[in-house]
Amino acid sequence: MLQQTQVSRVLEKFEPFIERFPSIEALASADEEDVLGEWSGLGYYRRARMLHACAKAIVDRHDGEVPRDVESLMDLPGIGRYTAGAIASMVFGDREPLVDGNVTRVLQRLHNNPNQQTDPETIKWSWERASALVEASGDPAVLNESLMELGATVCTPKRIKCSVCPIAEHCQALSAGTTESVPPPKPRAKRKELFCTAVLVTDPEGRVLMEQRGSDGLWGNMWQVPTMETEKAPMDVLEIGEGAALVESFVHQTTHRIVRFDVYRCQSWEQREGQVYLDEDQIGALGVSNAQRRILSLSDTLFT
DNA sequence: GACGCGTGGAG
DNA sequence: TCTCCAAGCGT
Repeated sequence: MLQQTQVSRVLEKFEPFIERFPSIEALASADEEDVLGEWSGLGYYRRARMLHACAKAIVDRHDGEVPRDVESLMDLPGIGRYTAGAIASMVFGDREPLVDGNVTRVLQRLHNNPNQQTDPETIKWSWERASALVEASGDPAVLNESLMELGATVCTPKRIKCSVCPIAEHCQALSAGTTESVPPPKPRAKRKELFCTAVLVTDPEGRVLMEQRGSDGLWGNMWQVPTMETEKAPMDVLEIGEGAALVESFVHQTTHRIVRFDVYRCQSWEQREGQVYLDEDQIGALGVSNAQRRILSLSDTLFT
C-alpha cells in the first residue's frame, strides 16, 4: 500500500484491509472483487491485484510462508527491489539495503550528487551507497528506517529542515550550498486529455447499471457506470441515446491524465453484454474509482 | 528504457 | 487555483 503513496493515505485503508484479510491464506482465497473493494479510493489499483497474486504465489510456491531471501521475494508479483529489501531488513532483520525516493534524495545530498534521481547510473550508485551503510550499521532495520524517515520528515524535496538534521555536519550538499538543487526535480510527463461520457441508468427498483473495466490501463478491473472514452473531443448528446440529458461535467486528474467527465442520465438504454443492475450495497463492496464514486453520488440525489 | 498507473495533501 | 509530489513496479 505504501508504494508511491503517503503514510497518511494508507492509514485509513490498512486496518480495514487487514481485518478483512487477516492472513496470507485469507487473502489468497479471496475474490479479486473483494480485494479491489477494500482498496477502493487508494489508487494504483494494479497494486491490489499484484498483492492478491502475491498471496496466491506465497501459498503455491512457499507453503504459505513469506520467503526470507531477496531473490525469492523479488520473484513474487508486485515485489520489486525496494519492497524485497524492506521485507528482508525490517521483517527479518537481515543485512539488506533498500532504496526508495527518500533514500536516494538523502544520499544524493549527503554526497552532493547532482545527477537525476531517475538516471540508471544514479540508481546504481544509490544502491551501492545504501549497501555500504547497511553493511556498517549495527541494526539494518533501524538504519533503513532512519534513512527513509529522515527523507520523509527532514531531508524533504522542498522546505528542507537542515537546522534539525542529525547528520548535517556530514552533508556535502549543505556545506556546498546546493541542497535546494540537489537532486533536481523529477521530470514529469505531460498529462494527456481523456474525455469520458458516463451514463446513469436505473431500473424501477432504483438499482444502477454497472460494468467492469478491462484489466489493462487506467482503473483496470474496476467497476463503473457505462462509460465511453474518447481522446479528441467529448461525445455529442445525440450519440448517447434517446432522452439523454447532461447532469454534470467535472474534471478528474491523475498523474498522466486530465479526465473530463460528462455525466448523463438516460431513460431508455439498451443493456449491453456485461452490464448489470446493482443496488447500493452491492456497489459499495466493489472496486470503484473515486471519479466513479462521485458519479454514483449524483445518482443518489437524482433518483431518491 | 521510457512509459503508465490514482489520489489528495501541502505549500 | 495551481504545481508538486508520495515507502515502486511491471511492461
